[in-house]
Amino acid sequence: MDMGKRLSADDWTRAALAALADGGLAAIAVEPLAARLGTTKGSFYWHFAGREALVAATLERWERTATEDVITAIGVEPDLAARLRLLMSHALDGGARVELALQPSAAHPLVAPVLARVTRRRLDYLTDVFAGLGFATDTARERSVLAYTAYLGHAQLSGIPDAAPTALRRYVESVVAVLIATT
Amino acid sequence: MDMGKRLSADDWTRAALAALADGGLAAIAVEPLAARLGTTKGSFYWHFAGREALVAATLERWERTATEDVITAIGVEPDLAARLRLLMSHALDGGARVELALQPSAAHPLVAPVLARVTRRRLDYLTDVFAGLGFATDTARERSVLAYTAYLGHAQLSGIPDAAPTALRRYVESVVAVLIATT
DNA sequence: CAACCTCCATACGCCACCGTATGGAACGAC
DNA sequence: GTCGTTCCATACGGTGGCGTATGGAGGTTG
Repeated sequence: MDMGKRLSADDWTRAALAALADGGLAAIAVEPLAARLGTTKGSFYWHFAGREALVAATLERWERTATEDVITAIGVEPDLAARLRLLMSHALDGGARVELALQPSAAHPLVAPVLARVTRRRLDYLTDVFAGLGFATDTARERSVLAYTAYLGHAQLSGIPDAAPTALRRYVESVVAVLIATT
Repeated sequence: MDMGKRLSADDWTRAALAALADGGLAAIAVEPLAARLGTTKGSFYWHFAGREALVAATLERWERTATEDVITAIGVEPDLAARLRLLMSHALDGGARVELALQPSAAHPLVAPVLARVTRRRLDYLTDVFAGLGFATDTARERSVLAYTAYLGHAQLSGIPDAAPTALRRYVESVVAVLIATT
Protein backbone atom coordinates (compact mmCIF):
# COMPACT_ATOMS: atom_id res chain seq x y z
CA MET A 1 0.00 0.00 0.00
CA ASP A 2 2.10 2.83 1.34
CA MET A 3 5.64 2.64 0.12
CA GLY A 4 6.52 5.34 2.61
CA LYS A 5 8.25 3.64 5.46
CA ARG A 6 6.88 4.79 8.80
CA LEU A 7 3.34 3.84 9.68
CA SER A 8 0.88 5.41 12.09
CA ALA A 9 -1.74 3.80 14.28
CA ASP A 10 -4.28 5.20 11.85
CA ASP A 11 -2.78 3.19 9.01
CA TRP A 12 -3.36 0.06 11.01
CA THR A 13 -6.99 0.81 11.82
CA ARG A 14 -7.65 1.70 8.21
CA ALA A 15 -6.21 -1.60 7.01
CA ALA A 16 -8.01 -3.45 9.78
CA LEU A 17 -11.32 -1.89 8.78
CA ALA A 18 -10.82 -3.03 5.21
CA ALA A 19 -9.97 -6.52 6.38
CA LEU A 20 -13.00 -6.52 8.65
CA ALA A 21 -15.26 -5.54 5.78
CA ASP A 22 -14.38 -8.61 3.79
CA GLY A 23 -13.49 -11.30 6.25
CA GLY A 24 -15.22 -10.57 9.51
CA LEU A 25 -13.77 -9.95 12.89
CA ALA A 26 -11.39 -12.87 12.58
CA ALA A 27 -9.75 -11.15 9.63
CA ILE A 28 -8.37 -8.52 11.97
CA ALA A 29 -5.20 -10.51 12.47
CA VAL A 30 -1.90 -8.92 13.23
CA GLU A 31 0.48 -10.88 11.09
CA PRO A 32 -1.60 -10.96 7.90
CA LEU A 33 -2.22 -7.23 8.24
CA ALA A 34 1.48 -6.63 8.72
CA ALA A 35 2.21 -8.53 5.55
CA ARG A 36 -0.49 -6.59 3.70
CA LEU A 37 1.05 -3.35 4.91
CA GLY A 38 4.52 -4.46 3.96
CA THR A 39 5.79 -4.39 7.52
CA THR A 40 6.08 -6.71 10.51
CA LYS A 41 4.56 -7.31 13.91
CA GLY A 42 7.29 -5.20 15.44
CA SER A 43 5.57 -2.13 14.05
CA PHE A 44 2.17 -3.16 15.30
CA TYR A 45 3.12 -3.83 18.87
CA TRP A 46 4.71 -0.43 19.04
CA HIS A 47 1.45 1.33 18.18
CA PHE A 48 -0.98 -0.99 19.96
CA ALA A 49 -1.07 -2.95 23.18
CA GLY A 50 -2.40 -6.00 21.41
CA ARG A 51 -5.02 -7.33 19.06
CA GLU A 52 -7.88 -6.29 21.32
CA ALA A 53 -6.74 -2.70 21.20
CA LEU A 54 -6.69 -2.79 17.41
CA VAL A 55 -10.16 -4.25 17.27
CA ALA A 56 -11.46 -1.58 19.61
CA ALA A 57 -9.83 1.21 17.62
CA THR A 58 -11.16 -0.21 14.37
CA LEU A 59 -14.70 -0.41 15.68
CA GLU A 60 -14.40 3.15 16.93
CA ARG A 61 -13.24 4.25 13.53
CA TRP A 62 -16.16 2.51 11.89
CA GLU A 63 -18.63 4.02 14.31
CA ARG A 64 -17.49 7.45 13.21
CA THR A 65 -17.50 6.85 9.47
CA ALA A 66 -20.71 4.85 9.62
CA THR A 67 -22.78 7.49 11.34
CA GLU A 68 -21.54 11.04 11.10
CA ASP A 69 -20.03 10.75 7.67
CA VAL A 70 -22.95 9.01 6.04
CA ILE A 71 -25.62 11.16 7.58
CA THR A 72 -23.86 14.40 6.78
CA ALA A 73 -23.18 13.15 3.27
CA ILE A 74 -26.83 12.65 2.40
CA GLY A 75 -27.97 15.50 4.59
CA VAL A 76 -27.38 17.92 1.74
CA GLU A 77 -30.22 16.33 -0.21
CA PRO A 78 -33.27 18.42 0.63
CA ASP A 79 -35.92 16.01 -0.64
CA LEU A 80 -36.57 13.46 2.10
CA ALA A 81 -37.77 10.74 -0.24
CA ALA A 82 -34.64 11.24 -2.30
CA ARG A 83 -32.60 10.69 0.86
CA LEU A 84 -34.24 7.33 1.31
CA ARG A 85 -33.46 6.47 -2.29
CA LEU A 86 -29.85 7.38 -1.70
CA LEU A 87 -29.69 5.12 1.32
CA MET A 88 -31.18 2.15 -0.47
CA SER A 89 -28.88 2.59 -3.42
CA HIS A 90 -25.99 2.85 -1.02
CA ALA A 91 -26.87 -0.52 0.47
CA LEU A 92 -27.22 -2.17 -2.93
CA ASP A 93 -23.83 -0.77 -3.91
CA GLY A 94 -22.19 -2.68 -1.11
CA GLY A 95 -21.92 0.30 1.18
CA ALA A 96 -22.81 -1.64 4.30
CA ARG A 97 -20.37 -4.50 4.16
CA VAL A 98 -19.00 -3.87 7.63
CA GLU A 99 -22.43 -4.22 9.23
CA LEU A 100 -22.75 -7.64 7.66
CA ALA A 101 -19.25 -8.68 8.59
CA LEU A 102 -19.97 -7.65 12.15
CA GLN A 103 -23.21 -9.53 12.44
CA PRO A 104 -21.89 -12.96 13.46
CA SER A 105 -19.94 -11.21 16.20
CA ALA A 106 -22.88 -9.14 17.38
CA ALA A 107 -22.58 -10.72 20.80
CA HIS A 108 -18.88 -9.94 21.10
CA PRO A 109 -18.30 -7.68 24.11
CA LEU A 110 -16.47 -5.09 22.03
CA VAL A 111 -18.88 -5.23 19.10
CA ALA A 112 -22.25 -5.26 20.84
CA PRO A 113 -22.21 -1.71 22.26
CA VAL A 114 -20.92 -0.19 19.03
CA LEU A 115 -23.51 -1.99 16.95
CA ALA A 116 -26.24 -0.93 19.37
CA ARG A 117 -25.22 2.72 19.23
CA VAL A 118 -24.93 2.82 15.45
CA THR A 119 -28.27 1.09 15.03
CA ARG A 120 -30.06 3.37 17.44
CA ARG A 121 -28.61 6.50 15.90
CA ARG A 122 -29.64 5.41 12.42
CA LEU A 123 -33.12 4.47 13.50
CA ASP A 124 -33.52 7.82 15.21
CA TYR A 125 -32.39 9.57 12.06
CA LEU A 126 -34.79 7.59 9.89
CA THR A 127 -37.60 8.24 12.32
CA ASP A 128 -37.00 11.95 11.88
CA VAL A 129 -37.10 11.55 8.12
CA PHE A 130 -40.46 9.79 8.22
CA ALA A 131 -41.76 12.28 10.70
CA GLY A 132 -40.68 15.00 8.29
CA LEU A 133 -42.70 13.26 5.62
CA GLY A 134 -45.79 13.72 7.73
CA PHE A 135 -46.12 10.46 9.59
CA ALA A 136 -47.20 10.35 13.22
CA THR A 137 -44.55 9.41 15.75
CA ASP A 138 -45.53 5.79 16.18
CA THR A 139 -45.97 5.19 12.48
CA ALA A 140 -42.73 6.99 11.71
CA ARG A 141 -40.95 4.66 14.09
CA GLU A 142 -42.45 1.60 12.44
CA ARG A 143 -41.54 2.81 8.99
CA SER A 144 -38.01 3.61 10.06
CA VAL A 145 -37.51 0.08 11.36
CA LEU A 146 -38.91 -1.35 8.17
CA ALA A 147 -36.74 0.94 6.08
CA TYR A 148 -33.64 0.11 8.02
CA THR A 149 -34.22 -3.63 7.88
CA ALA A 150 -34.72 -3.27 4.15
CA TYR A 151 -31.45 -1.35 4.05
CA LEU A 152 -29.62 -4.15 5.86
CA GLY A 153 -31.29 -6.81 3.79
CA HIS A 154 -30.39 -5.10 0.56
CA ALA A 155 -26.80 -4.95 1.67
CA GLN A 156 -27.00 -8.67 2.22
CA LEU A 157 -28.57 -9.35 -1.15
CA SER A 158 -25.92 -7.32 -2.90
CA GLY A 159 -23.41 -9.96 -1.89
CA ILE A 160 -25.32 -12.76 -3.57
CA PRO A 161 -24.78 -13.03 -7.32
CA ASP A 162 -27.88 -12.49 -9.47
CA ALA A 163 -30.09 -12.00 -6.45
CA ALA A 164 -30.38 -8.21 -6.52
CA PRO A 165 -32.77 -6.66 -9.02
CA THR A 166 -31.33 -5.70 -12.38
CA ALA A 167 -33.09 -2.40 -12.90
CA LEU A 168 -31.76 -0.77 -9.80
CA ARG A 169 -33.05 2.76 -10.27
CA ARG A 170 -36.55 1.63 -11.02
CA TYR A 171 -36.52 -0.85 -8.17
CA VAL A 172 -35.26 1.64 -5.60
CA GLU A 173 -37.97 4.06 -6.64
CA SER A 174 -40.64 1.44 -6.16
CA VAL A 175 -39.27 0.49 -2.75
CA VAL A 176 -39.28 4.03 -1.45
CA ALA A 177 -42.71 4.56 -2.91
CA VAL A 178 -43.98 1.65 -0.85
CA LEU A 179 -42.17 2.82 2.27
CA ILE A 180 -43.68 6.30 2.19
CA ALA A 181 -47.14 5.28 1.04
CA THR A 182 -50.03 6.05 3.32
CA THR A 183 -52.04 2.95 4.04
CA MET B 1 -25.17 -33.73 24.68
CA ASP B 2 -25.72 -37.38 23.77
CA MET B 3 -24.51 -39.64 26.51
CA GLY B 4 -24.97 -42.58 24.16
CA LYS B 5 -21.58 -43.53 22.89
CA ARG B 6 -21.60 -44.12 19.15
CA LEU B 7 -22.11 -41.11 16.90
CA SER B 8 -23.30 -40.85 13.32
CA ALA B 9 -22.29 -38.44 10.58
CA ASP B 10 -25.64 -36.80 11.12
CA ASP B 11 -24.78 -35.98 14.71
CA TRP B 12 -21.74 -34.10 13.47
CA THR B 13 -23.61 -32.06 10.88
CA ARG B 14 -26.29 -31.22 13.42
CA ALA B 15 -23.71 -29.97 15.89
CA ALA B 16 -21.84 -28.18 13.12
CA LEU B 17 -25.01 -26.40 12.03
CA ALA B 18 -25.60 -25.20 15.56
CA ALA B 19 -22.03 -23.98 15.80
CA LEU B 20 -22.37 -22.28 12.43
CA ALA B 21 -25.49 -20.48 13.57
CA ASP B 22 -23.72 -18.76 16.39
CA GLY B 23 -20.13 -18.36 15.37
CA GLY B 24 -19.95 -18.33 11.61
CA LEU B 25 -18.18 -20.65 9.26
CA ALA B 26 -15.02 -20.56 11.35
CA ALA B 27 -16.93 -22.11 14.21
CA ILE B 28 -17.18 -25.33 12.27
CA ALA B 29 -13.98 -26.61 13.82
CA VAL B 30 -13.30 -30.25 14.37
CA GLU B 31 -11.71 -30.29 17.78
CA PRO B 32 -14.10 -27.88 19.51
CA LEU B 33 -17.03 -29.79 18.07
CA ALA B 34 -15.55 -33.03 19.27
CA ALA B 35 -15.25 -31.62 22.75
CA ARG B 36 -18.80 -30.34 22.59
CA LEU B 37 -19.98 -33.78 21.54
CA GLY B 38 -17.97 -35.45 24.23
CA THR B 39 -15.80 -37.35 21.81
CA THR B 40 -12.52 -36.89 19.94
CA LYS B 41 -11.18 -36.24 16.46
CA GLY B 42 -10.79 -39.96 15.97
CA SER B 43 -14.55 -40.20 15.63
CA PHE B 44 -14.78 -37.33 13.20
CA TYR B 45 -12.17 -38.52 10.76
CA TRP B 46 -13.90 -41.84 10.58
CA HIS B 47 -17.16 -40.26 9.35
CA PHE B 48 -15.69 -37.47 7.24
CA ALA B 49 -12.75 -36.99 4.93
CA GLY B 50 -11.90 -33.66 6.53
CA ARG B 51 -13.21 -30.31 7.58
CA GLU B 52 -14.25 -29.38 4.04
CA ALA B 53 -16.48 -32.41 3.86
CA LEU B 54 -18.17 -31.45 7.11
CA VAL B 55 -18.75 -27.90 5.91
CA ALA B 56 -20.25 -29.17 2.69
CA ALA B 57 -22.51 -31.61 4.50
CA THR B 58 -23.58 -28.94 6.96
CA LEU B 59 -24.46 -26.49 4.20
CA GLU B 60 -26.40 -29.20 2.44
CA ARG B 61 -28.30 -29.92 5.62
CA TRP B 62 -29.12 -26.25 6.05
CA GLU B 63 -30.27 -25.93 2.46
CA ARG B 64 -32.82 -28.61 3.12
CA THR B 65 -34.12 -27.33 6.43
CA ALA B 66 -34.05 -23.73 5.25
CA THR B 67 -36.18 -24.21 2.17
CA GLU B 68 -38.37 -27.27 2.11
CA ASP B 69 -39.07 -27.39 5.80
CA VAL B 70 -39.88 -23.73 6.22
CA ILE B 71 -42.00 -23.40 3.15
CA THR B 72 -43.99 -26.52 3.88
CA ALA B 73 -44.38 -25.43 7.47
CA ILE B 74 -46.09 -22.16 6.65
CA GLY B 75 -47.75 -23.58 3.55
CA VAL B 76 -50.62 -24.81 5.67
CA GLU B 77 -51.67 -21.24 6.40
CA PRO B 78 -54.26 -20.41 3.74
CA ASP B 79 -54.24 -16.64 4.15
CA LEU B 80 -51.36 -15.25 2.13
CA ALA B 81 -50.95 -12.11 4.22
CA ALA B 82 -50.84 -14.28 7.31
CA ARG B 83 -48.02 -16.23 5.72
CA LEU B 84 -46.03 -13.04 5.38
CA ARG B 85 -46.70 -12.24 9.00
CA LEU B 86 -45.45 -15.67 9.98
CA LEU B 87 -42.26 -15.11 8.02
CA MET B 88 -41.53 -11.75 9.57
CA SER B 89 -42.20 -13.04 13.06
CA HIS B 90 -39.93 -15.95 12.29
CA ALA B 91 -37.10 -13.58 11.43
CA LEU B 92 -37.61 -11.50 14.55
CA ASP B 93 -37.55 -14.66 16.64
CA GLY B 94 -34.04 -15.41 15.47
CA GLY B 95 -35.10 -18.00 12.95
CA ALA B 96 -32.60 -16.88 10.33
CA ARG B 97 -29.39 -16.91 12.28
CA VAL B 98 -27.61 -19.17 9.82
CA GLU B 99 -28.18 -16.78 6.94
CA LEU B 100 -26.51 -14.05 8.92
CA ALA B 101 -23.65 -16.25 10.02
CA LEU B 102 -23.13 -17.26 6.41
CA GLN B 103 -23.12 -13.73 5.05
CA PRO B 104 -19.47 -12.83 5.63
CA SER B 105 -18.55 -16.04 3.84
CA ALA B 106 -20.89 -15.41 0.93
CA ALA B 107 -17.94 -15.51 -1.44
CA HIS B 108 -16.69 -18.83 -0.12
CA PRO B 109 -16.71 -21.40 -2.93
CA LEU B 110 -18.79 -23.84 -0.90
CA VAL B 111 -21.17 -21.23 0.47
CA ALA B 112 -21.90 -19.11 -2.59
CA PRO B 113 -23.88 -21.67 -4.63
CA VAL B 114 -25.93 -22.78 -1.63
CA LEU B 115 -26.75 -19.23 -0.66
CA ALA B 116 -27.68 -18.40 -4.23
CA ARG B 117 -30.04 -21.37 -4.53
CA VAL B 118 -31.74 -20.71 -1.20
CA THR B 119 -32.18 -17.04 -2.00
CA ARG B 120 -33.59 -17.68 -5.45
CA ARG B 121 -35.99 -20.32 -4.20
CA ARG B 122 -37.28 -18.03 -1.47
CA LEU B 123 -37.66 -15.09 -3.79
CA ASP B 124 -39.59 -17.24 -6.23
CA TYR B 125 -41.83 -18.40 -3.45
CA LEU B 126 -42.47 -14.87 -2.25
CA THR B 127 -43.14 -13.73 -5.78
CA ASP B 128 -45.86 -16.35 -6.02
CA VAL B 129 -47.35 -15.12 -2.78
CA PHE B 130 -47.56 -11.53 -4.00
CA ALA B 131 -48.88 -12.67 -7.34
CA GLY B 132 -51.55 -14.56 -5.44
CA LEU B 133 -52.41 -11.32 -3.68
CA GLY B 134 -53.21 -9.77 -7.04
CA PHE B 135 -50.02 -7.98 -7.99
CA ALA B 136 -48.77 -7.98 -11.55
CA THR B 137 -45.65 -10.03 -12.25
CA ASP B 138 -43.16 -7.16 -12.19
CA THR B 139 -44.63 -5.59 -9.10
CA ALA B 140 -44.85 -8.94 -7.36
CA ARG B 141 -41.17 -9.44 -7.99
CA GLU B 142 -40.33 -6.03 -6.55
CA ARG B 143 -42.43 -6.63 -3.48
CA SER B 144 -40.89 -10.05 -2.97
CA VAL B 145 -37.39 -8.58 -2.97
CA LEU B 146 -38.46 -5.88 -0.55
CA ALA B 147 -40.16 -8.41 1.69
CA TYR B 148 -37.18 -10.71 1.68
CA THR B 149 -34.70 -7.96 2.43
CA ALA B 150 -36.94 -6.89 5.28
CA TYR B 151 -36.92 -10.50 6.43
CA LEU B 152 -33.13 -10.61 6.42
CA GLY B 153 -32.86 -7.22 8.04
CA HIS B 154 -35.24 -8.16 10.80
CA ALA B 155 -33.18 -11.22 11.50
CA GLN B 156 -30.21 -8.93 11.84
CA LEU B 157 -32.00 -6.52 14.15
CA SER B 158 -33.12 -9.36 16.38
CA GLY B 159 -29.51 -9.87 17.33
CA ILE B 160 -29.07 -6.32 18.55
CA PRO B 161 -30.36 -5.66 22.05
CA ASP B 162 -33.21 -3.13 22.30
CA ALA B 163 -33.20 -2.51 18.57
CA ALA B 164 -36.20 -4.58 17.59
CA PRO B 165 -39.65 -3.12 18.23
CA THR B 166 -41.26 -3.97 21.52
CA ALA B 167 -44.82 -4.52 20.36
CA LEU B 168 -43.99 -7.30 17.93
CA ARG B 169 -47.47 -8.36 16.90
CA ARG B 170 -48.58 -4.85 16.16
CA TYR B 171 -45.35 -4.05 14.34
CA VAL B 172 -45.45 -7.14 12.14
CA GLU B 173 -49.01 -6.32 11.18
CA SER B 174 -48.03 -2.83 10.13
CA VAL B 175 -45.10 -4.09 8.11
CA VAL B 176 -47.17 -6.57 6.16
CA ALA B 177 -49.85 -3.96 5.68
CA VAL B 178 -47.27 -1.73 4.03
CA LEU B 179 -45.87 -4.55 1.94
CA ILE B 180 -49.22 -5.53 0.47
CA ALA B 181 -50.59 -2.03 0.08
CA THR B 182 -51.46 -0.86 -3.40
CA THR B 183 -49.68 2.39 -4.16
C1' DC C 1 -15.36 -68.14 21.46
C1' DA C 2 -13.00 -66.75 17.62
C1' DA C 3 -12.39 -63.91 13.84
C1' DC C 4 -13.93 -59.71 12.03
C1' DC C 5 -15.61 -55.30 11.22
C1' DT C 6 -17.09 -50.85 13.01
C1' DC C 7 -16.11 -47.07 15.52
C1' DC C 8 -13.23 -44.29 18.59
C1' DA C 9 -9.03 -42.67 21.72
C1' DT C 10 -4.35 -41.27 21.91
C1' DA C 11 -0.24 -39.51 20.22
C1' DC C 12 2.25 -37.16 16.85
C1' DG C 13 3.88 -33.51 13.33
C1' DC C 14 2.45 -29.37 11.01
C1' DC C 15 0.96 -24.55 10.35
C1' DA C 16 -1.07 -19.97 11.55
C1' DC C 17 -1.42 -16.55 14.68
C1' DC C 18 -0.47 -14.13 19.31
C1' DG C 19 2.58 -11.87 22.28
C1' DT C 20 7.52 -10.80 24.10
C1' DA C 21 12.31 -9.63 23.91
C1' DT C 22 15.95 -7.41 22.02
C1' DG C 23 18.94 -5.21 18.78
C1' DG C 24 19.17 -1.94 15.36
C1' DA C 25 17.79 1.60 11.78
C1' DA C 26 15.97 6.23 10.97
C1' DC C 27 15.28 10.77 12.48
C1' DG C 28 15.37 15.17 15.27
C1' DA C 29 17.84 18.29 18.65
C1' DC C 30 21.90 20.53 19.51
C1' DG D 1 28.57 14.42 14.21
C1' DT D 2 26.72 12.79 18.73
C1' DC D 3 23.13 11.51 21.36
C1' DG D 4 18.54 10.19 22.43
C1' DT D 5 14.08 9.06 20.87
C1' DT D 6 11.05 6.94 17.78
C1' DC D 7 9.92 3.26 15.12
C1' DC D 8 10.68 -1.33 13.15
C1' DA D 9 12.89 -6.25 12.08
C1' DT D 10 14.04 -10.65 13.74
C1' DA D 11 13.89 -14.45 16.68
C1' DC D 12 11.65 -17.04 20.19
C1' DG D 13 8.05 -19.62 22.92
C1' DG D 14 3.10 -20.56 23.49
C1' DT D 15 -1.54 -21.98 21.85
C1' DG D 16 -5.18 -23.91 19.00
C1' DG D 17 -6.78 -26.18 15.18
C1' DC D 18 -5.90 -29.66 11.06
C1' DG D 19 -4.76 -34.04 9.47
C1' DT D 20 -2.45 -38.88 10.04
C1' DA D 21 -1.17 -43.16 12.19
C1' DT D 22 -2.02 -46.74 15.03
C1' DG D 23 -3.86 -49.53 18.55
C1' DG D 24 -7.77 -50.99 20.86
C1' DA D 25 -12.70 -51.38 22.66
C1' DG D 26 -17.21 -53.30 21.45
C1' DG D 27 -20.44 -55.12 18.85
C1' DT D 28 -21.44 -58.92 14.89
C1' DT D 29 -21.22 -63.27 12.48
C1' DG D 30 -19.99 -67.84 11.97
